[in-house]
Amino acid sequence: MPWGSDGVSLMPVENWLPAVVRAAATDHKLKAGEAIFRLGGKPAGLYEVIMGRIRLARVDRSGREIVLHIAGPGETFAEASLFSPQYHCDAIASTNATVRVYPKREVLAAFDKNPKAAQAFSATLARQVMNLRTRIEQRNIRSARERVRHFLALNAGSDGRTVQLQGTLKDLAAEIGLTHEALYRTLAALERSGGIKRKGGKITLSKRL
Amino acid sequence: MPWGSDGVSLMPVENWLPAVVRAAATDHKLKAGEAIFRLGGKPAGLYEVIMGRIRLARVDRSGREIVLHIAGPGETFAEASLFSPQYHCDAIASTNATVRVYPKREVLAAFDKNPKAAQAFSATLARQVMNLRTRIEQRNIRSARERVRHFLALNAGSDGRTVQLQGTLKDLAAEIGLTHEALYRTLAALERSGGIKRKGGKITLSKRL
DNA sequence: CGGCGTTTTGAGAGAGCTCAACATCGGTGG
DNA sequence: CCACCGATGTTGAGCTCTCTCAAAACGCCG
Repeated sequence: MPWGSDGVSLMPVENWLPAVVRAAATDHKLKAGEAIFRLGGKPAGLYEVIMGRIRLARVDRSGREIVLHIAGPGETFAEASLFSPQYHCDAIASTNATVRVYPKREVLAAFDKNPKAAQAFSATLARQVMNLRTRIEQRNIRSARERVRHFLALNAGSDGRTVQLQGTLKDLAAEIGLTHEALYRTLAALERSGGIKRKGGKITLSKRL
Repeated sequence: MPWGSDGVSLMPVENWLPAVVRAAATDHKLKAGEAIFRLGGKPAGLYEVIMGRIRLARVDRSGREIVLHIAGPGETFAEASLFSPQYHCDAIASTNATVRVYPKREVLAAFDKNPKAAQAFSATLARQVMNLRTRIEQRNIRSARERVRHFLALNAGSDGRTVQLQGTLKDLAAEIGLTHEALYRTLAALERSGGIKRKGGKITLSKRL
């Protein structure tokens, strides 16, 4: 997931997880379709996606799978399960994947002994909450044009007018919840009307976008 | 958390926030429609809803209000703003309400000195992340019918077949990102086809929903 | 060169939005 | 007690917009 599930930026694990905990981590390779954990299971720790894509899902009463989230490289998941006696959903590899597990006991011990780490973890979660809320805001925008504008405005670089695309347009379409056709058409229309200019993977915004 | 809740019980503030912080709190009474804080304002602290309902929202370009969350009695909000120099959304009383403010400085000081408090706070945030992810996934569903199904499945009570509505249908429509007309029509259609039964603020699901 | 995925454009249909009218309910004041 | 009023709930009709299906040009890599 090129853009990161939080929409804007991910806080790398190295930035806040103490080295002693990172040293206790183990990696696991998974094949597509394989489960990492199941609802009701006993939480093993904090997970980080190294490679591939992991989907978090539940199965409702009628047997239908409800996808809660799809995590990509660099993302952590099962944060909440650190504080829960059971998993609250299934985690399944959507592609061949590698995940890293930071053992629950070490993570919690680090938080107990090291208020700084605990607070950094809180700040990370708080940032996630903010970013997720931003994404919800984006998903409330019906119009493809406005949704793309919203994305571009939020992802403009330091100059506030340039957006460097990180993956394919098709991936971007999935990220912002449009079909790729709708995204292509919208970008083409914006370019025709002079709202943006495209060159390679870079988009430059005009003032009057 | 009237809507979008995963049904997990709330951790009362009294259980994890040190008495010294609670002693520093102040209560504020608000009338329906009154703002507690606005986007861009300087965070005062951590908020707890004592009575009534508080909605966190932003106003988009076209002037439409986008509800990010609705907080009910016992819930805290503005947690993320503890680590931010500005509020990132508006907080507005949906009903006459009372909120309690725990001053930012005291809260952060408590986290530094008391690992248990910091950890409980992390747990609260982790749960929020879960709920927000659930809502984002819901917004990926285009069909009104499927979106309503998703909501009902995730919010069914302990029997798995009954959903107790906590506010007006109009509020629910905003919560799940539909116009109120679309929601009325969808519920009526589901009822006609035998998928659900409605009585007052309660919805009962048939197995084959 | 040949194959595969991305990018692009076209045409049609379906679904939800918008605008509109009306019913219903609860509270308020004469 | 009833008339009024505002907000919620409900249904109708038309329209716009995106999705879907389809086809073709483009770019990359073996």
